[in-house]
Amino acid sequence: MSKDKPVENETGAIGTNFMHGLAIDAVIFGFHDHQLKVLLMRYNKTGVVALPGGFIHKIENLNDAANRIVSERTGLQDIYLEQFYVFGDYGRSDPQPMKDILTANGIEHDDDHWLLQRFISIGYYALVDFTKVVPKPDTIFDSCAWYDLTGVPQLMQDHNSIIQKALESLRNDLDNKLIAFNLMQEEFTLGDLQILYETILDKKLLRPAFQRKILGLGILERVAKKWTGGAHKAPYLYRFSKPFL
Amino acid sequence: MSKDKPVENETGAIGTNFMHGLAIDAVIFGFHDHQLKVLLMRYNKTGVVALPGGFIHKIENLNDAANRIVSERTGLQDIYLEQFYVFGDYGRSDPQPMKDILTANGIEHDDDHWLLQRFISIGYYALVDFTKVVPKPDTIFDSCAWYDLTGVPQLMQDHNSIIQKALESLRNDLDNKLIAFNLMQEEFTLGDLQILYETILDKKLLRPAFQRKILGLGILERVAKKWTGGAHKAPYLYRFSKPFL
DNA sequence: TATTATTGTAACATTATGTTACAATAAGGC
DNA sequence: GCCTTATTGTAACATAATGTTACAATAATA
Repeated sequence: MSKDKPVENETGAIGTNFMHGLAIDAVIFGFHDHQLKVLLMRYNKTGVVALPGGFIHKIENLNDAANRIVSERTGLQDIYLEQFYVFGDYGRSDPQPMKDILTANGIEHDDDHWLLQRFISIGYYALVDFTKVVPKPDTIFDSCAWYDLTGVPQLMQDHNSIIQKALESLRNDLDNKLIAFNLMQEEFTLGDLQILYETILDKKLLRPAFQRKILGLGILERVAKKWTGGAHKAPYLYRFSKPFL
Repeated sequence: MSKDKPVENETGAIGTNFMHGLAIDAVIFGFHDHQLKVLLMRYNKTGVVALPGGFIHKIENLNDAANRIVSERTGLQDIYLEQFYVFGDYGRSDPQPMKDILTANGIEHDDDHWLLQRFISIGYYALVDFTKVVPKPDTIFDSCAWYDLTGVPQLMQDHNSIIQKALESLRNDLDNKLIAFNLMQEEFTLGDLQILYETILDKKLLRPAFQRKILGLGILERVAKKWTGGAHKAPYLYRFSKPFL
């Protein structure tokens, strides 16, 4: 089919064997301590904060690239990913932050280096189990950490609006696609799940209706033991039933 | 911002001032005679049929490009467009049909011409008033015509699955986004509208429930005159009320 | 003028969702 | 140990949305 051979994983340097003008930006959602979190990259020298992202190898499927990119930042496999929008306005990229970073990394570049040209960004959102993630910086950004969704700082380029759009998509998908559990640990109480829903949708839900609806889906199974620790009746623990996963 | 000047509309030839590796494919839906239709391009010499598509100027917004592309094929302005998915598998493009077309158009090319390389395609669907469209071929395909959705032939590359995905998106959006009227003429009966819904969703709906729901949305207004022509009670004509449009 | 097909809408049935209420109970304080 | 507290599981009822049946109204045709 092609004369090219598969490219090795280019973790040590900014490779050149990528499609130009195209990038993937990932909004990686986690949930912890009653808060939605996003994983963000920071270039400490200039303080630039950005979404984790990456490029597409010339012989790599788009979804595979998204998987690889999120995998590299989280250390996880089999990640729930949803492609939600393409950000393609001319002028959305300010080349200056990238220029600074290239300079700081000692990478030779003139003004028409492909990394400084216009990019069209394909937005993916990922839902991960916060407790399982081991954030890893990349070659460009020297830190990688969780931020409360409500406390996201000013980001590079249009990344703030990418997060906004990802959140909207997540809200829409929540009822249709039954994906919230990707943000939970294996076992949880209905109360936990309700708090997650309330946090994502940013509104209070009535407990009886929520429980009836969720249990009515028939995708949860009770675990033998109950949760204990609170000064009140112990709630059941649930997990998602095997045939559903 | 940039030294480049805006590019003239390149209708006479396949220009070079486009982003490489990126394309837009448009699924243009119409509705006529109780059938959903899609506008398709055909290269008569080899019989290749494909979705209308195009490229993105280096200084053009993505949505503007989609608008331009659909505008050029339909002759319409202010088109309802929805970006629905990006098709980015490696190996989705078979370069041969394009090679034949370039040759037939007398365009010099070797095997690594950018038009023969891998493309990532951004899928848009458009909803248009069938009766208003004047299909126009482009420089590559010498015919442009409506096809019944149920009678779409084998298309170039993965265009059949692009149509499939567009249809799924349209079905999902139908209830949420209230967009069906983009496929109707200005005035129509509730019966017409119901047939459209039934055709899109591919299932029968019960008339009283459908009418109650649609009228309950409060976005229709009755037109003074009624429709006549059938040997039965004349139905009211409706149009979408101004404040809604 | 009767027939036919289809419309507009009422009425009722069923299901889904919103809301109130209350007994059950794990942990902590006394 | 026993009472208090907070929260759970679930029943019961209220309201809203949707599914279904029924029927009078009427434009064209014979």
